Amino acid sequence: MSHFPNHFEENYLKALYKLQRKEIKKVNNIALAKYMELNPATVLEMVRKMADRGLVEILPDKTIQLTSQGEKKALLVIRKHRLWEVFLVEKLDYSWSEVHDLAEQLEHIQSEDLTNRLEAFLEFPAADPHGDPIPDKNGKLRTAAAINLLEGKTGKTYMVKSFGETADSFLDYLAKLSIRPGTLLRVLEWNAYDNSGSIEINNAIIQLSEKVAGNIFVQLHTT
Amino acid sequence: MSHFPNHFEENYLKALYKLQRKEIKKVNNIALAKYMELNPATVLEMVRKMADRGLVEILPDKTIQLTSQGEKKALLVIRKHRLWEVFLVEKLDYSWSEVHDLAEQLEHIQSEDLTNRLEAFLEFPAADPHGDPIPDKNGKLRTAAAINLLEGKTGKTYMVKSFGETADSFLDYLAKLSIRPGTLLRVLEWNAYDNSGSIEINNAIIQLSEKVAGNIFVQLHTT
DNA sequence: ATATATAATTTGGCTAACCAAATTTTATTA
DNA sequence: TAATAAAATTTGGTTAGCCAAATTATATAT
Ligand SMILES: [Mn+2]
Ligand SMILES: [Mn+2]
Ligand SMILES: [Mn+2]
Ligand SMILES: [Mn+2]
Repeated sequence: MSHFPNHFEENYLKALYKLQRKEIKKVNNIALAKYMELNPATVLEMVRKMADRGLVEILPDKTIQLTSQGEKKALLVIRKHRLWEVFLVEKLDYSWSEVHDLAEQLEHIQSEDLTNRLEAFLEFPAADPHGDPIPDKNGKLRTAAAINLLEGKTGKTYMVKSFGETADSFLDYLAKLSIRPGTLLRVLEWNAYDNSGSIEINNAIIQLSEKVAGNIFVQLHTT
Repeated sequence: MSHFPNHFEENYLKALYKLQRKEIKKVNNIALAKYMELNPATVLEMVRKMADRGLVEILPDKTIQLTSQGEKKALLVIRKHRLWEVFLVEKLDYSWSEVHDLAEQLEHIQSEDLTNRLEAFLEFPAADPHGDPIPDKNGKLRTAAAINLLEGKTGKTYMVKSFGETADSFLDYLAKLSIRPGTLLRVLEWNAYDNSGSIEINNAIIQLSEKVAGNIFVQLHTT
């Protein structure tokens, strides 16, 4: 009987969740192994165990996918991680750049009740010190309210959520720029003269007028 | 490379420290194994490793003894354990009877700095919720001030430390009752009528007058 | 001093999480 | 399509912490 089954499992779950969220590519065994800095044989073995436990599904094309149960568990680990980070910064005066490794230890403490009390003690923070949202006790990540792209901060990446205008001419223009819900936009600069923005999209740089940017609603995107 | 070397080692250290403190008997392999609910072969193996690491000494008569280094480490684990217990009770509103098992997990978090910040955050508590003193950052256990036996609480066990009277008649009387420094006394009841106490000593029950009890100084004894 | 109980130690084995080095698929690309 | 690259899988092996069952050594009691 192993002593720390959860510790390992939780790290695999988190890794899988992180990789999956990038949705750039399907997550395969090699990618997971690389990300976790482990040997592919090791990872394959563990992934199979987790499949038996119903946490993961191995699709016909060998893609590794979290089941809804697995995803929930992953989010509950992330919840713990982020709550502890808040604790470290808010209560123990750590700076936000120091807390990740400590949270990596604390996230494995096993007690739902403790986690919930910690959350209450911290007065239900919405996000961790890095701005990442904290899943609720059911593992639900309530999506942050979308903001106007004009409010986007220089250097940050945002995901397009919706638009504030339905005119065909507007939508056609967006289509021409390949902007649609889900598109990632990085704010490079706001130009003071006309409030237009320099935006990076798919490695290209485009200019958006104030009027256009003001009708694009986005959310902060964290890698 | 094992992932949790400290976790195991710390539990052995703590067990050894606890057993050693009873000082009833020398700690041998069997006793340690029984206390930890492990097989003697397992314990012997580990104890030898810890001897190599300089944490433990195996005396010629096979007694297992913490080295000063080992004792310090044990006390630092106990420090973490008790600080986390204070945190759980003071900040997360747990009752003192619920916190031990959680602290058993939290005591293994590795970060001296975190421990020290936690201590500061809790405003340097002298004792944990069960009244046990908290070692300082050097693993030094400052002995709690002795209290008058009259202040002893019903049900608690105290160790005799010193006396407030040197008259021969007093000391002779104590001798007759087998009370000397180191003796354990359990307060069963304080009798309101004459402030005398019913005290358990070596499985016998004796009565101590207010005058006698008032000249016995004790300290809380924790098993 | 001998029998007997207790403690210490050895031996052989288990499991979980890991790795390196094949080998076998499965994709890509020419 | 044949050659090649990449991914998946298998095989054999390691280590730490654990156990059961022998064996050997040391006490204890008669
Ligand atoms: Mn983090
Ligand atoms: Mn972790
Ligand atoms: Mn405790
Ligand atoms: Mn412990």
